[in-house]
Amino acid sequence: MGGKDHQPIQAPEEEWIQAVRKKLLDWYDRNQRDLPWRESKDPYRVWVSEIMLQQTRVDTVIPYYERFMSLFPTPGALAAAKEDDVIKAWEGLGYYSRARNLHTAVKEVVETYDGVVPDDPATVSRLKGVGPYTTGAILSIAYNRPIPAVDGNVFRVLSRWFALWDDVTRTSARRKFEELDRLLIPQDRPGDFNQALMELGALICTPVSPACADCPVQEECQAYRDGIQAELPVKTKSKPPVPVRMTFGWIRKGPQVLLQRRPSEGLLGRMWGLPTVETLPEELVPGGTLRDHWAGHGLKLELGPVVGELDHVFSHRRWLITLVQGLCLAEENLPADCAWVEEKELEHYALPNVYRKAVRMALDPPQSSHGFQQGRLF
DNA sequence: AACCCGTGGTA
DNA sequence: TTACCAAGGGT
Repeated sequence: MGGKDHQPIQAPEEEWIQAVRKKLLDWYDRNQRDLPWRESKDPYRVWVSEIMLQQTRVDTVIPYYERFMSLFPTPGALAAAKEDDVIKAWEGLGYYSRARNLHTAVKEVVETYDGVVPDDPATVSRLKGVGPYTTGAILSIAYNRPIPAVDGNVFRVLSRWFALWDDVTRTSARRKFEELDRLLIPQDRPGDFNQALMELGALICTPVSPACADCPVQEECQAYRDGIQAELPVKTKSKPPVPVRMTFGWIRKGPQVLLQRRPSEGLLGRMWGLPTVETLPEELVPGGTLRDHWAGHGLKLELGPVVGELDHVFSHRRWLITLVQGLCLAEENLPADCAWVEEKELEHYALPNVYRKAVRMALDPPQSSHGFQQGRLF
């Protein structure tokens, strides 16, 4: 179309830029939140916080960050840790490949860069799990380098300030917003400026009903002048998660419960969980056998009653889960990806929340579950 | 470019 | 209940 959504950035007047910088930084100095990762500018601490904050709320991250930093206070400590311990510290945060990539990248920093996070954007951006945003965040906050860090907040704030109609979900938008950020970012306080943009987006320039009355740069906001705050930023709607029927097994052998490691690729890859099959619950009637579903695993299982149902939504998939009890009748050889675990030992395994919820349900079954048969057979 | 990868809060 | 979304990155 060639509408104004693809117009090149028109550089603002230098005087205007100076004024906006001062207003935003003054506001940030007075209103920034007291967050644990702001206690120092240690590049490692900044790095860990930025990885945890990817697609994750500040309030959710805080307790994880505190725990993670006391477990792994330095790059050396994290590099020396076992992967299972790192994943355990990440348990419940989601997007578990973030933890594995961070672990891999920190080991590389320890081995290749003597434990010092490189002060160079090209080198940092090559580390696993560090993309364009995180590169800019680490370099600007920890090393005072004037490099853009465009996240969802910055997309929102800048699209409103300058009334930009670019679809921010498209790759081309990132380059444009980074160029704009580059024009605005001050040489003396680049890290504070980037954080101020994000803080403004988090506290004032919110996605829904922004607090324009309290905004330090209201006078400079084109969207506010035009009354179009609610229309920006433009984002392509994401597809709803695809529903999938799943069955979890709560399989007992005496005091033990069966756990299974998930396949290395795909959703919850390599995480521990209850034995899981993608199947219709009708095939798993009480008294039936699960042997067909775990054929070749050397286990002979008999199904018990349905414990209950769970509805768990991931970013692109939705599991409609039936939790069934089972009994191990015979075991020839335990599959390599399976383990018998005492109930009290379950807490030592890193289980994604969907499995934690199922374990909770198995240990404390609902009294009524949509008319399903209930009670513990075994 | 399109799709994949978790979870919890909120309207 | 659905829909959106929160300091994104990998493939």
